[in-house]
Amino acid sequence: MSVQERKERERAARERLIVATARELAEQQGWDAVTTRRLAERIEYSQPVLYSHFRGKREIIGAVALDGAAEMAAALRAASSAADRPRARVTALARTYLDFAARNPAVYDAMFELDGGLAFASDDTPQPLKDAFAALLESLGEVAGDGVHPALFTEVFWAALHGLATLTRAGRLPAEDTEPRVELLVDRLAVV
Amino acid sequence: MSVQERKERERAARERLIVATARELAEQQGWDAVTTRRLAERIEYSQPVLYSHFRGKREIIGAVALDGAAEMAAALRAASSAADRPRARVTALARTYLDFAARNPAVYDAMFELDGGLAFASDDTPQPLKDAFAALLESLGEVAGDGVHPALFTEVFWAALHGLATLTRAGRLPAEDTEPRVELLVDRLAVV
DNA sequence: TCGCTTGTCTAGCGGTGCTAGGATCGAGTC
DNA sequence: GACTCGATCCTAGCACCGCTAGACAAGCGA
Repeated sequence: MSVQERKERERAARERLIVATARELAEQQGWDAVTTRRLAERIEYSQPVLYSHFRGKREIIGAVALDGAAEMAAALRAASSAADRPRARVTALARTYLDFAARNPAVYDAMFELDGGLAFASDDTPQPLKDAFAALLESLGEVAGDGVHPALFTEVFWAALHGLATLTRAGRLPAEDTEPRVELLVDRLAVV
Repeated sequence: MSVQERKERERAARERLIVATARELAEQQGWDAVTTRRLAERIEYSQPVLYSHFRGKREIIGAVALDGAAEMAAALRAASSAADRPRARVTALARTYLDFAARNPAVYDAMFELDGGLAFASDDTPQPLKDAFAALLESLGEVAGDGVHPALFTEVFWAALHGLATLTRAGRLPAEDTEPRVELLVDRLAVV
């Protein structure tokens, strides 16, 4: 059985290599540059190998998105646990969110802009995505205010952050005023 | 000179036909279905004709975006001028914005999700885009609150609407709670 | 050592955006 | 009214895309 185990280990390692390489390539040159040919060349295998791991390019994007979601959830939790008062927690959360989006644009796109074939807001939503939303909910729920459902508040706050992140990166909003925008958002939305 | 004028008229008409057809096709089957071949077939010309009007597919998307921006600006102004008090104006504005995005998803994508090669937030931003932002600013500036720059407030409010619009349509947010989300957003952000 | 499964690669399909170069048509001139 | 010539349009094709069928080789168990 040891032979089979070794093969499975190697296969899993190659799958991680594919996802990591796709992410790297996307961050370097954008998702348009992530073609199956280029990706195959970078991992030093032929194209069809990709299809023995993933159903298609969509699934590869989805895998990068899941990686990113786990990372983002960890970053959000780290940021909010470093602050002790609710107001500071929410501000740190917002800054961290926008920072993550700005520093990992391709991953952010995989999560929220591109079609990675993932289910959202439903029962079979993958765990990392649920967990990322949960990380938001933990810090935002406590500042929702009386009579406002924490999940609803989180959705609205999240949408605002998402809007800022995407519009800024696409050049629809000038990048320099990010900080006052965050402060305005926290001041008005959060009940502290 | 009359012959030349007629030709120019016909040329302009064909250009409008291209844009309208691209928009129609995109709304019917999504932007992925808008290929230069299909578009050419629909307007009953060959592919290269498209390239005598536009530099490429990007510019066609950009043209649809400009059309959409003008339409959206008109819709926003109509909605806010129908309400007399600031609070009602902002609510109507927000509902109209989200409604436009939901009813014209392909046009909304052309404006804010896809690359139409347009300049944003700069001096050479096309007039329709500036005007759409101006329409937002007219209603939102008056509820920015003391000491908050109207443009900054408009940007934040707009980003929130954009986030709600895109996340909802992409299935990232359940669609049924749109109305309470809008109310929460207006309640908290607008100073009335 | 042999047969066979498993894994990988080469080659190719139908599609994409875009363009070079030849055919055609019609306006202006004699 | 015939002719020239430039504008206009189309056919054909390029390089690339995601994806897959089928040939081939490597390594396992008997």
